[in-house]
Formats: sequence, structure tokens, C-alpha cells
Amino acid sequence: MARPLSEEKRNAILQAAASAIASEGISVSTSRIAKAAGVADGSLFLYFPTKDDLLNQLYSLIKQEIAASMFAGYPKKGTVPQRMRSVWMAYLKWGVANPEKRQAMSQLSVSHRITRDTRDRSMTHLREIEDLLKQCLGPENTSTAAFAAGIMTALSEVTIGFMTSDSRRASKYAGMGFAALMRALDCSL
Amino acid sequence: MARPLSEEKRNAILQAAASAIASEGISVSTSRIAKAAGVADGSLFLYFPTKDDLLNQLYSLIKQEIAASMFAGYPKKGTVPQRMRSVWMAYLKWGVANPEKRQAMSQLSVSHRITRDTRDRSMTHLREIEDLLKQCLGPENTSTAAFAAGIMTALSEVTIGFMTSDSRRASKYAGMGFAALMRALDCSL
Amino acid sequence: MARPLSEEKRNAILQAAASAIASEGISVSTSRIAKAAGVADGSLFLYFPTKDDLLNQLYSLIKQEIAASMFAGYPKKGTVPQRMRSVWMAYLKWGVANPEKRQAMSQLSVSHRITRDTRDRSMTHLREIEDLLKQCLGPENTSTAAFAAGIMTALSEVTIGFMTSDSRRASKYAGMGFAALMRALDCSL
Amino acid sequence: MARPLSEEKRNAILQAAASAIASEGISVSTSRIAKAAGVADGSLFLYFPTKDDLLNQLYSLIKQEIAASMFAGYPKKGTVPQRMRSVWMAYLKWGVANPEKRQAMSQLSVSHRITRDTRDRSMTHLREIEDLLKQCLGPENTSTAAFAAGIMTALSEVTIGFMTSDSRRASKYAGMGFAALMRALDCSL
DNA sequence: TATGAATGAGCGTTCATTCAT
DNA sequence: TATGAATGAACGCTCATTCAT
Repeated sequence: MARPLSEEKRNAILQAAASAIASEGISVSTSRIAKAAGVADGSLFLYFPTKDDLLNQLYSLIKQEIAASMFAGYPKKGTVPQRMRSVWMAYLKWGVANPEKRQAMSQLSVSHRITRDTRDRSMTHLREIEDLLKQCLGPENTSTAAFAAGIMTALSEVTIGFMTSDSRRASKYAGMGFAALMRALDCSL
Repeated sequence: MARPLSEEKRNAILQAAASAIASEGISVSTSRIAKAAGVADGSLFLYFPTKDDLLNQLYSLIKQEIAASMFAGYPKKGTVPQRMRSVWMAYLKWGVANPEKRQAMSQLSVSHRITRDTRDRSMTHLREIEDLLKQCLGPENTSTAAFAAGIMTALSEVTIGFMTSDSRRASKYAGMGFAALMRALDCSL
Repeated sequence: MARPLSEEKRNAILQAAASAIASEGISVSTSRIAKAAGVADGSLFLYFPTKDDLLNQLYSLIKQEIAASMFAGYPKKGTVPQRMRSVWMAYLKWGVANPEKRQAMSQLSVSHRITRDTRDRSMTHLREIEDLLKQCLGPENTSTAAFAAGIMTALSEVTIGFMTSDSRRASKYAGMGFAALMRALDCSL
Repeated sequence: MARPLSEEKRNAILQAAASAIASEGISVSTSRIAKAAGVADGSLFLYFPTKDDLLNQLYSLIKQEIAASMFAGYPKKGTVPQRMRSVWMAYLKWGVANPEKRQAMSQLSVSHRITRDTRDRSMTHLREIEDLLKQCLGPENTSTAAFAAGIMTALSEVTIGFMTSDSRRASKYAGMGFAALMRALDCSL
């Protein structure tokens, strides 16, 4: 049955795309991505029917990866602040460890080539965060959980940015960021 | 400094670029921008030698416009919180009133076509904000003013986003956002 | 002459090619042909070393099939007009029964990918027709037999076209076509 | 107002397309056509938005040219046979004089890239021929005029083919072809 | 023998930029 | 100054063909 489509190559392409987009932007050519992935130009289209597909799948993959990493070492039984801190620190860790994916993501998330559908699907991973935030905010502020989630995301991006560009003070930023978040959210508990 | 060409056309091109980029992304063709501006394809290059120049000038222009609008009605003699609130609300107002420029900006700010130089120059407009924040944070936290500015920007973007997509509750978000900001910054007063 | 491969698959490929070319033109991909034939993309090249080979063999095959069908039920002992009518009607019957092959043939016969050699070889099948025509035309017009054959072919194509697109009057066209042919040839007998 | 689109270049492209298609088939690349026309690759698309457009316009153009040339020197007051002969000879003349266009046409007319619409529009030019044929056939055979037109076209193609490949006897074929046509049609007058 | 993944040349088309008018 | 036709490099994608399995 000939060779099966290699998961390895698929990943190489996604990886190469992330890195190429990080350094050249979304307008990077599929040819450059293929070259960086070590496959022929045409092979890319064996794994992803169009460039838009590649872009959308990359977006989904990174979102998934983020969601997963956020819950690594999650203290299910911990207090709400403990759990908040865990998620926060886990995301920061991922962000600092994956600068290319973060940069690629910043390009992808504003791109018109990422469909509404892709965005919606990736949202579901954040449902758990919103649940956590609802507990933090208390029952009367339940409706603002989405806003709170936005704040959390925004603050974490800023924090990772500073951690990356001024890495000597990385852990200081991490702490300051978390403190700012908790104050901003003004959790009832 | 004499500008030999029609200032009017120059502005039409910048305006058209903002709107075209907002709706199609940075990859929009110069031809489409020219058409939208009501000038010939070739004329665009009389005003901006390359597309990158146009992009950079647009970036600068919007940044400038933002900076200016932030200080409209600024109460120079007011208390720090009053001045903070003024700047915050002024920016929100601009953001809600200029969705296209905001969208264009979100594309431009992540683009690799905006040079370091352009970015740096635009930073200077925010010097005043940092000064204000230093007063807010107190002398011992002076070194974190840049981080605080990042937080402020991030929170305002989130807030405008929610105001725009859920406009019935716009003023509620504006207030919540400001409260969150002040708490996050934990100003010594 | 031993053909090592499955005659069945070879035929399936030729059949699929005829049908695919009929509906999509000669530019149809070998992959589509393979798929329609129920074999793998690569397998096609086990049976036909190149696409051009496939095309040429298909051309030859159809020409052969036409030649054979023309002489089905041929009245060897009949008069010249009887034999002419037999050939005429037999070809019409084949044409009406094999629209895909006819369409494929119309693409193949004008294609530059069919070699002179292939065309020449296929000509020999029509030698018998020319012999028949020579008898019809009489000894003094022997040199125009090729022209007469051209006329016959041309008229039969037109006739089949009308029979196919206006099938209610098919037999009327068949008769009219034959009458026109016999008049056009002005046979001495 | 800059240069206007040059009719000359447009014609050069159509001409180059006809000749390139004649010698390489419809699959000839737009780049090759552009080169042959003496324009840049991109310029072709200034005159024809897609290759299909070029193909369709070329088809229409040649059909029009044929229709026009058929009625050059047409004896409006002549008898029906005189007029038939005029049209016949005029078409033969065009065909012999324009072998490339004829070859291009043979590719175009079987191509799936020529739309139904294009074909239909080009049909109208042949209305006049059908009218002439109706007079030839007499009122009782009016319904078969389309069939007669098909026969006429088919015979003329065969005739031109022989005139071209055996040009020493060109005028003999022209006469023989016409005689065959008139007999085939069996005109009542 | 049969498969289908892999290849890379080539395609139709777009577009930033130039230049004749 | 302003125009838009002209350019050609580069793009995303296809496909006949090869080759590892």
C-alpha cells in the first residue's frame, strides 16, 4: 500500500509554517514553508489542500496546544486562586517556551484567512477557563465572565511580551502580572 | 517641508488604505486602495514611493491620531485619577468611533512591514501616558511604568472590543474596564 | 507479445480514458482516469508508459473497433450499393451506440499528441472502404477514391450528429444521409 | 490619459494565439502566446481576463471572419446555384489562405472551454447560409436545412483539407467538391 | 504486481512598480 | 501632475511521472 501519509511530515510542515509565519508573516510563500519543512513544493498540498487550510489547521493546533498546556499540572482540588495561578503560570510558561508559535498566532488571529468556523471551534477550549472565572467572580457577575476572560488573555499577552523582551526580570513580571490580574478581576474569593 | 502634491489626495489614499486593510487585510493590493481613493493606480506611487512606505505612514498617522485624541479634553489640573479616567474614556471614544482604523491598526501592528524605526517614533507619543502612570504608581514603582502602560493598552483594547460587539452595554464595559484598570495598577493614588 | 499484465485492467483504463476524455477533454488528468478505472494512479503507468502512449493506443483501439463494426454483417456477395449501404448503416449504428467513444475520438483526432505513425497505422483499416469506393466510382475515377472516402466519413459524422441530437428522426437522417452520399459520389453503378 | 489599450496588441495576441494553438494545441501556455505576440506574460491578461476568455473571443473572431469572407463578392441578384457557388468558393478561398486559423478552429470547436453561449452567438452568422439552402431545397424540405448546412460544412472541410495537402490539384478538388455538394443536396432548382 | 506518497517543472494569474503619454 | 498600460517576478496549485513500500 505504498507509504502512508507521514504524520511526521505533516508536523514538520505545521512547524515550518509556524516558524516561517513568525519570521516573515502570513504572506510567506508555501514554497518557503515546504522548503523549511524539507519537502517538495507539491508535497505540502498532499497534506493540506490549500494554503488557507494549512493556516486554519495551524491556528487550531496552536490553540489546542495552548489549551492543553494551560491545564498541565492543574490542581483540581485546589482553591480558586490556586487554580487561577496554576493556569496563569502554565500559560506564561508555554508562551515563553514557544515564541515562534506565539508570534505566528498573533499573525493568524488577525488574519482574514482564518474562518469564523475555525475560530469558533477553538473557542470551546476556553470554556473551562470561563468556568473557573465564574467561580472567581461570584454568582452575581456570571455574565461578565467573557469579559474577564478577555482581560486575562490580554494581561497574559502583555506579561509574556515583557518576560520575553526583558528576560532577566521574567519571574518578576510573571508575579506582577498575576497580582494585577487578580486585582483587576476583584474576585469575591 | 513643502509638500508639492495635493494633501487632499494623500489623505484620501491613507483613508482608503485604512479602510481596505480593515476589510481585506494588509495583503490588499495597491490598485484596490488607489481605486477606493479615487486616484489612478500609478498616482498612489507619486504620494508613497512604495507600498511599505504607505503602510508605515498609515501606521504613524493612526498612532498620532490616537495620541492626540487621548488628550482631547484632558484636565491638566485634575487629580491623577481624573486624568486617568479622561485618557481612558477618550481612547475608548476614539476606538468606538473609528472601527476601521482600529482594525487596520491591529493588522499593521503585527506586520513585519512596519519598521522598528516607525514603531519607535510612534512610541514617543505615549511618553505622556507613561508620565501620568508614574504619578499613579508612585516613585518606588517608576521602573514598571512601561509594563503598566502595556496593561492599560491591553485592557483598553479588550474593552473597546466588547463595547463594539455588544454595543448595548458599551458604557457598562467602559466603566468596568476603567475600574479593572485602576485596580490592576493599584495606584498609590 | 506476451502481455504480462491484467488485460481486464488495461481495458478498464482505456474505457475510463475514453469516457473521461469525452466529458472533460484530452486535458483530463491521468489520476482521474485511473480513479475512474478503479486502479491506483501509479498503476496506470504499468500499462501505459506515458499519457501519450495511452492516448495513442486509445486512438488506435477505437479506430480498429470502428473498422471492425463497419464490416459486421457485410454482404460480401451483394451489389456495390448493397455493400455501401451495409457499411454506412453499420457505422451509423456504432456511432449512435458509442457516443463517448465518438466524442473521445473527436478530441483525439485533432490532438497533436497522436503521432503521424499512429494515424497512418489506423488508416490501413480503411483500405477496404477505399476498394469498395473504387468499384463504385468506376475505373476512370480511381484516383479520387481517397477524396470520396473523406466525403463518406464527413457525411457519416454529420449524420450521426443529427441522429444523436434529434433521435426521434434518427432513421430519417440515416436514410437521407445515405441518399446524399450516393448522389454526392455519383457512382457509375 | 496614459496609453489606451492598443487594438494592435490585442490583435497580435489573438493572432499569436491562433498560430500557437494551430501548432501546439489548446494546451499551449499563455506565456508562449504572450511571447509570440511580443508582449509580457502579464500583459495578455490586460486584454483578456482569463485564458478561457481569450479562447472564446478567438473562436468568435474566427467564426465572424469566416462568415464575412463567405459573403465577399456575393452575387445578391444571382441565381441560387450561382450564389451557392460563390459562397462555396469564397469559403474554400478563406480556408486555403488561412490554414492556421482553420487548424486553431478545429481545436477550439471540440474544446470544452468554448461555452455554449459563445457557440450559440456564432451560429447566428450562419443563418444566412440556411436561408440560401432553403431556397435551394424547395419549400417542402425546409425542415432539413440545418442538416443540409451540416453537409455543406462537412464537405467544405474535406475539400479544403485535400486542397491544402495536395495543392497541385486544388482547383480540381474545389470543383469536385462543389459538384458533390450540389448533387448531395439535390436542389429542386 | 500494485499502491499512492513524493516530486518539481510548469501552469494561469496577480501585483508592486515603471514609464510613455 | 496624473494616468493607466506595461512589465515580469512570484504566487498557489496541478500533474505526469517516479519510487519506496
